[in-house]
Amino acid sequence: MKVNTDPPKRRATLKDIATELGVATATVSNAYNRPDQLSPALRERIFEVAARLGYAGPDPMARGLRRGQSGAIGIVHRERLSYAFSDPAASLFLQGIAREVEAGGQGLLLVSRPPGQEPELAAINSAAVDGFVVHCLTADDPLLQAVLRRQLPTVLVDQPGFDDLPYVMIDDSGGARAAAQHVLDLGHRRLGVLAFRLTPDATAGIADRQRQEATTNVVALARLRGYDAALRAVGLDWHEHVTVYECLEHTPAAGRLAAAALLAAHPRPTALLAMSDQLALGVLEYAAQAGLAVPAQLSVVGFDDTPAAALASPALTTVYQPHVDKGRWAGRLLLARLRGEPSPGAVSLPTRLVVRESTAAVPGV
Amino acid sequence: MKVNTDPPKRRATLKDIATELGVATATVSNAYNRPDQLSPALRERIFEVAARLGYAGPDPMARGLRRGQSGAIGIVHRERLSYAFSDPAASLFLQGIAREVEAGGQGLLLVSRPPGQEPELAAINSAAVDGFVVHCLTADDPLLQAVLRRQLPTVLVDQPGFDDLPYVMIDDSGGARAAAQHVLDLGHRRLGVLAFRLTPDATAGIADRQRQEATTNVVALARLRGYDAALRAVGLDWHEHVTVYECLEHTPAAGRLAAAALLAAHPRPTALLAMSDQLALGVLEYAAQAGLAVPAQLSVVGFDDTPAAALASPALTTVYQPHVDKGRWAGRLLLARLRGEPSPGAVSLPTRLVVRESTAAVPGV
DNA sequence: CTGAAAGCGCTTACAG
DNA sequence: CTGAAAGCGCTTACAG
Repeated sequence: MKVNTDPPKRRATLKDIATELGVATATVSNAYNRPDQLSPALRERIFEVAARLGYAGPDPMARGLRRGQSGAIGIVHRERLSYAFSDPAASLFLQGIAREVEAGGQGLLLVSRPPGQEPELAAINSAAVDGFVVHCLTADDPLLQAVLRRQLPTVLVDQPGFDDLPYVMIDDSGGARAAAQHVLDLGHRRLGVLAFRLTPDATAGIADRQRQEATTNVVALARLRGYDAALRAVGLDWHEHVTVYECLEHTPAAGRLAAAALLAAHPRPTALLAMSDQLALGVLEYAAQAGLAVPAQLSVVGFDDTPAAALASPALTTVYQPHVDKGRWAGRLLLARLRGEPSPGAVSLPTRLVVRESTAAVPGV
Repeated sequence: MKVNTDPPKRRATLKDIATELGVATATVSNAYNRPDQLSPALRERIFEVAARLGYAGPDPMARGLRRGQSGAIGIVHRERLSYAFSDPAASLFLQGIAREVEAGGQGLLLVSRPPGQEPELAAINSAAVDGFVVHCLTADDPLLQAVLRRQLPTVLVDQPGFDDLPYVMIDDSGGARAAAQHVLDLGHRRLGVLAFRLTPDATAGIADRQRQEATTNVVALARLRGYDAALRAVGLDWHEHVTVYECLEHTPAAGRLAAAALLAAHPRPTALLAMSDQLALGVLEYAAQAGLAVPAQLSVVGFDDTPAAALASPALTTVYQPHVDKGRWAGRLLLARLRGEPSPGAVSLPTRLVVRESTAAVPGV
C-alpha cells in the first residue's frame, strides 16, 4: 500500500525532525543515541515525527565522520573479491575472523581488487573501516603499501615482522619440512615442488636457482627452506634433487599445469610437494588423466588439510594448518588494538603432517 | 626504521596540507580527485607535503558523507556472520555477488548479526553502504524491516514480491515437485520432509497441520507446495502421507536430529526429502550410524546440489539450483539500480532434479 | 531535561 | 589554473 504520492524529494534528516518539532537537533540525536538524556514522552514524539517524515535513522557516514569510527573491519588480500568464497582455505580463514568480529557487532568489509593498478589502490583508500586484516601480501606489494598509508590498526597474516605490526602466522617451515621428510623417508629422491608465486610479478613456470633466490613471498620462502632442511638432514643437495614450479593461482587447474610441466622432466620426479591442497588436487587430476597411479607411481603431498583433502581419492597426504584459528587470532588481535586492550604482538600456530593415501614408498626401493 | 620521534598527534588532514602550502583545501582535494584541475608541478608539491606530513589520503567517511555514497554493498542474512563462509550454498551465492561487485570496484560489507534484538538492528542502521542485498528473510522479519527503513536501493533474494523491490528467486516449487515426484515414481508412499524454519520464531520439531499452515517463509512454503503438487498429481493426501520436521539450522547436525525424529515414526517413512543438501547429508550420517542402508532401505533427496552432494556416499540425489547465478543476478540488479540503469524487476532461475545414488525403489514394490 | 554552537574532513559548484 | 565559501548530516561537550 503506497500512501505517499508526492514526488520523491530529498531524504529527511535529523534537522527536519528538529524543525518540525521545534527542538534542537541535539535532542533528536539524543533520542536515538542517549535515551536517558530526554523524557520518554519527547522521545516518543520524536520517533512519531521521524516515522511520519520517513526518516531513515542517523546517517552512518555522518555519524562515522563525527565519531571517527565506522564499525567495520577491512579484509585485504591479493586475489579477486570472489576468492574469499571460492577458495576453501580462504573461506576457513575468513570464517575465523567472522566469528570474532560478529561478537562485537562489527561488519566485515571485503575490499575489492579490480584489475589494474590505480583503482585497486583506490578501493583501499576509500574503504570506510576501523582497521585492516591483511592476508598474505609480500612486503613489496603496492597493496600493502596502500594499507600502511592509511595508518589504521592493522594485523598481518602470514607476513611476519613488518613495520612493527602485529601478525599471526603458522609454522610454515616446520610443516614443509615434515612433508619433505615424509617422502624422503619413503625413499624418494627426485622431488618436484608446486610453489606459490615467489614475487608479486611472477609468471608461471619452472623457477630456476636465480628465481628461487629472488623470492620475496615469505610464506613460499619459509616452505622452500623447510623442504630444504629435510634434504640437508639426509645430506641431499637442493638444486640437484628438487625442481620448483611457480603457480600463479591456488586452483586445481594451476596444479594440473604444474604437474604436467614437472612430470615431463627426465628422470621424472617420484614425489610432488604442493604448497596447497588445491594445487595437489590438480596433481591428482593430472595423474589420473595421464594414467599415473598415485601413490604407486607418484607420491603427492598437499598443504592446508582442507576438507577436500580427506575426500579426494586417493585421500591426500597433507600438512594441516589451523585456518579457522588463524582467522580468529587475526580478529582478536585487531579487535584488541581497536579497543586499546593489550594483546600479543605475534601469534604463531602449529602445523602437522597428516599421512593419508597419496604417498607411498618409491617404486623399486 | 622509525624516523618520527615526536609524540603521536592528531592525523594530518587536507587542511593541514593546504595551510602548509598556502593553497586552498579545494586545490589539495583536486590533487587527489581531479588531476586535470591543477598544474602537475603543484600536484607534485602537494603529494610531497602530504607524504612529509604523513597524510593518510582523503578520509573515506568524510568523502562518503559529502558525495553521498560509500562504495560498498551491504549483505544481510538471518544467520551469523561466519555462515557466509561456512555454508556451501551461501558461499556460492556470495561468490556470485562478489563477481559482479568486484568489477565495479565496490566493496562487500557483510553485516553482522550479533545475538539479541537491538544490536542486531543497530548493525543494519549503522552500515555505511549504498544498497543492500537481502538474502532469505521473511516479510515479517524485523531485520527486513530495519533494512527497508534505510530506504536504500535493495534487492531481495528468495523473497519475491515485497514492497515493489526487485528480487531474484529460483523455481522452488518446481524443484520440490520434481523431487517428490521422483520418489513417488519409485513407489514411496510414506514421506518425511526436512524443512527450514517455517516462521522466524520457529522451534525444532515435527510441524503439525496448524504449524504448516502458519508458514510465512516463502521458500519453505513454495517447496511444501511443490512436494504437495506431486502428491496430488497421483491422488495422494498430503497430511496422510507426509510428516514435516522443522529444522532451525542448515547443518548436517540439524539433519541428523530431524532424521532421528522422522524415522522414529511407525510406519517409518521410506523416503526423506530435505530442503538442503546440508540437511540431507545429516540424514545420510544418521542412516549410516543407525545401520539403515541408503538407498536400499531409505531414499534421500537433497536440495541445492552443492559440491558435497556429488562427493557423498552414496552420492546424493538432489535438486540443483544455480547459486552463483543467483548471486550474480542479485549483484547486477543492485548495481543497475545504483547506476540508474534499467534492469528487470524480477529474475527467476530454473531448478533441476539430479538423480544420483541415494534414491531407489521402495523395498518390496 | 533541553538547546545553541562548534566541528568531524571533505567535495563541489562557482567566481576569478 | 586557483581559491573562498557553503554544506554534506551528524554528535558532543557545554551552558542553562
